[in-house]
Amino acid sequence: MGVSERRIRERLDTRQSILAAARELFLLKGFEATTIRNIAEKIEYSPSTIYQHFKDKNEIFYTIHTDAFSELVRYLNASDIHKNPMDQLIALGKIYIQFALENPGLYDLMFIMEAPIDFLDYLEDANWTEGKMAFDYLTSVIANCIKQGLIKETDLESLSYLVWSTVHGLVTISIRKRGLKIGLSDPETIIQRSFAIFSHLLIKS
Amino acid sequence: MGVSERRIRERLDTRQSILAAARELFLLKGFEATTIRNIAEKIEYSPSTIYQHFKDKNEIFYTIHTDAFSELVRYLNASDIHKNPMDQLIALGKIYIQFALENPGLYDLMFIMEAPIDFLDYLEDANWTEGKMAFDYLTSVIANCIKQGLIKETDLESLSYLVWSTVHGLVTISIRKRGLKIGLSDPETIIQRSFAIFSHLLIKS
DNA sequence: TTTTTTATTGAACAATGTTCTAAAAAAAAA
DNA sequence: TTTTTTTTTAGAACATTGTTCAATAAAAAA
Repeated sequence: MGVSERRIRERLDTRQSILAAARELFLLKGFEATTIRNIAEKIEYSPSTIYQHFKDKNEIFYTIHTDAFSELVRYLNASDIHKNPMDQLIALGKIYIQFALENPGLYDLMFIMEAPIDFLDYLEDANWTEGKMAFDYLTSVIANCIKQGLIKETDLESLSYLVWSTVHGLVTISIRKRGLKIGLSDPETIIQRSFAIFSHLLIKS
Repeated sequence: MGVSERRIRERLDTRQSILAAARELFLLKGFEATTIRNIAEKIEYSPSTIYQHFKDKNEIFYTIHTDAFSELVRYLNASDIHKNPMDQLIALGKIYIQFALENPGLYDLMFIMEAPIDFLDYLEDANWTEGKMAFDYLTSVIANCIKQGLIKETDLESLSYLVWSTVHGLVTISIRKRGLKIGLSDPETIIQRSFAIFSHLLIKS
């Protein structure tokens, strides 16, 4: 009797549809502005049903948060094609920026959004391995650059953190619209231009 | 008859006490988590009174936002003591980081927080000169560095944006607690260590 | 003192996240 | 097939939110 199997499958489908709807709304209107009733309406269920699948609104956030990191890691893996670690590092930065600009809502949710109160518990509990994996990957590529003498720097950890912070800062200002009114000559390309300068600084170091 | 003068003064006092209370609560609990009723209770007035001084909750946000930029500019001016523009640039970065870490709630509100819907209108209307002034100041210091041959870079605007993005990225990851679970050896000093590396990259360029 | 203006409030509104109880549907047992 | 049990779903209800508005209190002007 595949009855219970089917029921489990159906339950999972509902769960997935909740996540899909929530995600679409979060990215469209933001976390706070999205209501449980919005999500419920979108999946054609009552609000109460959502609480059968998720403890509260935060748990929906956490789930999407974790999934998003899997996607980022998938993006970053595309840098594998480069043999030269310096090329790979620069590709990594470009991909990271691309991901953020193509998925501003998702990036926001992953790195910028004010995390719910029990966010730290979630980081503790849930294996925040995806985030750590991404950072460790970056670190290993930079380590290769140093090993091959392409970058002269001893403090590997600080340099990795600097690289991450820099690309993060570049995309964050844009996503949160803080760089609009400072009179840039070409706001569309400022991120790429700045990242190019950063790359040159690294290469020449 | 100084009657109307006194009344104006009293009105301004109330307004200021609203701002002070709102600010304290915003920095303590965040914008969303702070309620109008919270603010009202703190100043011992009814919620309705607040609407006599501010159109809505967003307008309180805008006012504090503008004031905060004045404070940042005050902080940054302390870099004046350096004659060498490179020293001044590095001081500028350190002061910026210091401001952000000493006033994380304020920095959040200024640069990270999800801005209310009509934020762009506000940037348009309100002279967001403070933000632009700060950026222009940074740009002028970097221009001096280039002029004196301390930095070899032609694209001034992109470099300025890069410098801003970098320090912004450094403090943002910390403030939004996204760098906690990546296994850093010393999270307390990572910002300073990374900024030191960035400084060296600039100096050697 | 009376009138007019200003300041302040309390009640009310719709919308929010969430809970709880009852109903409906489905599955299992008889 | 009928009855019982379990699961799924919904609807009403709660406290809390930002905000409005008519009524009241206070102050100033006449």
